[in-house]
Amino acid sequence: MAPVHHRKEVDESYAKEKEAAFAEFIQRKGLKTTRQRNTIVATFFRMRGHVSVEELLNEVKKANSRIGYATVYRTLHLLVESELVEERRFGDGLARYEGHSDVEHHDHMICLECGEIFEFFNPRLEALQEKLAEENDFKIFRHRLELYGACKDPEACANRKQKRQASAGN
Amino acid sequence: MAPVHHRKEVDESYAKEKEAAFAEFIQRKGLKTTRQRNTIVATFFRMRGHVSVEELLNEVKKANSRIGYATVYRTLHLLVESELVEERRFGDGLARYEGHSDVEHHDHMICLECGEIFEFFNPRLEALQEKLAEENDFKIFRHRLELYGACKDPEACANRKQKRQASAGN
DNA sequence: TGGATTGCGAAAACCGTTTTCAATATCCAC
DNA sequence: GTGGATATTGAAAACGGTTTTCGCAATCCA
Repeated sequence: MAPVHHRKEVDESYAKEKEAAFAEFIQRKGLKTTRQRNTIVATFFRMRGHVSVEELLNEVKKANSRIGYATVYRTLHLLVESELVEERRFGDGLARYEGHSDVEHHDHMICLECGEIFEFFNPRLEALQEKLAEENDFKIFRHRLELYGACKDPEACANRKQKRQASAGN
Repeated sequence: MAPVHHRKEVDESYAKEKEAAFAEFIQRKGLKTTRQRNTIVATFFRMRGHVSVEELLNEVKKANSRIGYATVYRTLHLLVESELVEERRFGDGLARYEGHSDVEHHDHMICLECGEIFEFFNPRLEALQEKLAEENDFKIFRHRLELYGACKDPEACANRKQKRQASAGN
């Protein structure tokens, strides 16, 4: 019932595991292993939260400044295809990418003040959706639930907001 | 508990009422009453469902072929600002506009086969969301719930799909 | 009815994303 | 290893939906 926040610490073993899984996917698809893809994937799995393309590119450029948008976009598509990553859109017009959490499925609460995105999961909510679909002769393949609002801890919220604004002027 | 479909018939009185409300809004804002805006608004409130800009423009052009995208976009923004219309995005990358239904708030089931968008509302669902937010010290301003899947009535679905494809080659 | 002001339409700009294309890197067969 | 077929890269152009610009037209208040 408690919210499932994204990982507090991104440990090496997690990133390594994901990198290996991606390498396996690349091989399975008969694609080539490249320096750029490795850099992008390694960078992605060492970031946390819901990463935008720009945020990722900024990080990636620290390792290899010659990598551009095109390759980042292409690699993200591969990550999504490999099912190691999910694409999300929260209505601000840009795609965000999320490495799978420990939980299979979850929904989101988005604070409009500090921009923080919280994850949560509740089985009753899922069951109720299924029930409603059933009643209307509808079969659910996937769903999306987003709660937009404000976190109630003003201190933490203000801190995050400040941090966000600082890193925006990058 | 039954789904709230959009109006089956768009009656004159409904459209007239909305047009009057828009006229009042325009006046209140000190804006000018124009032929084009009237045409667009009148057309919009005589269409049903979740209307895309292109669909609306197509209809509008039947009344006045000189009206272009810019004015339709601008008028839709005014409609949203007037709170007579809500903007929705269902992840196919284009905005859809919805005149308020009889129900204040509702969620959506979207059939990925025929494209039909059903509306529904369930108080238990709303209450559960509030409860979950509460538990996580979060205050909900608004939410979005979309169930993507398939309608279970294959005939109706096929009909709608065909109809949609026919009107696409417009 | 004049004239300040707002709105219009066409075209250009925008913005996030995708594609193109020539140059480069990968990797399998030898 | 090396060659060579093939995949990948990066820069720039294209894209698609939306917004803005700009010169002209319409509105509406005094």
